[in-house]
Amino acid sequence: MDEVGDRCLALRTLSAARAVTRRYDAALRPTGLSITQFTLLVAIESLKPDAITSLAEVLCIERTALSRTLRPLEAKGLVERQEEAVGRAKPIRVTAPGRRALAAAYPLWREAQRDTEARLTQPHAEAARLLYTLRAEGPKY
Amino acid sequence: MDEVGDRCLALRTLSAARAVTRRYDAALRPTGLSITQFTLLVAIESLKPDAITSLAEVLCIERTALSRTLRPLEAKGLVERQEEAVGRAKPIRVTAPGRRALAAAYPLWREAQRDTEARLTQPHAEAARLLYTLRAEGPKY
DNA sequence: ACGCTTATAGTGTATATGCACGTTGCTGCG
DNA sequence: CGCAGCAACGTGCATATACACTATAAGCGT
Repeated sequence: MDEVGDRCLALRTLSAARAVTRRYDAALRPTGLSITQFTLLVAIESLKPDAITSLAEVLCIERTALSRTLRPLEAKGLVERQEEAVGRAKPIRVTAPGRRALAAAYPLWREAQRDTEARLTQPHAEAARLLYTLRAEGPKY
Repeated sequence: MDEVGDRCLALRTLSAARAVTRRYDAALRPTGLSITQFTLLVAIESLKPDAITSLAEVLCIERTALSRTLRPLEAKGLVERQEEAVGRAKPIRVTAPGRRALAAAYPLWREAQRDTEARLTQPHAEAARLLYTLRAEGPKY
């Protein structure tokens, strides 16, 4: 079964994710944000999602997992859920402190990004394509 | 900061890992093993590690995290730690039931592997190289 | 023999993730 | 109108992951 260690794309992708996450997390440490939280903040600020469901689809994360991942950010007051909405859906927004945290973290993210891109032995576009392909959920993409 | 959503390798790698993991996990569901547990079993059976530390390095996982990830496998009796060893180090071994579980899961893994490879828009070797590069810890690799 | 250093492992605490399941508000159909 | 069904959300439970810290065993130098 050496095949598994050699070729398994889950093993390789997970290992890569662990290593990459650690590097970005280390870079962002001074800000108190994890890379997961940082990218989540960016996504919310950019998409201004009307429902957690749509955000989950974009990030390719299970909806209920996202619900919980948001909690530390809510607790820190960096995002807020808006109850007043159209019935069931609860829009999500980055707060003013959240935007300040983003601005503070951005330069550190750029450093980590530069360092990680520098490791690539192939063009960034190739890497992006591969990761996007792996990310795709089903035949619909 | 659209740059983050477009280029961040942590975001892309994590998203890919989530999607890929879900597919392999779904395929292995009948066996009661997650893909993480399956690949862990394979690695242990193949490496027969004398210490948890060496296994953690190979898998690019934090040692104390690995310690905990092993617990469900120990609880199910699929692996065992050997106390009698050379002092501090505790070798890890797959048990007979563990080997049976591996044999049962292998065909299901192969299906998931085939399906996932079929999604790749570039040669498997290219994908492997990229993921390996991202996985690398530091300059030593 | 005693203590310093190193190697090996585990715990406390927090976040991240997913599935099965339950809840609640709309919406349309009979 | 009333209920069936769907859409959106949360909880319970389990696993996965990391960092800071602690504990203990070996080995070594004096």
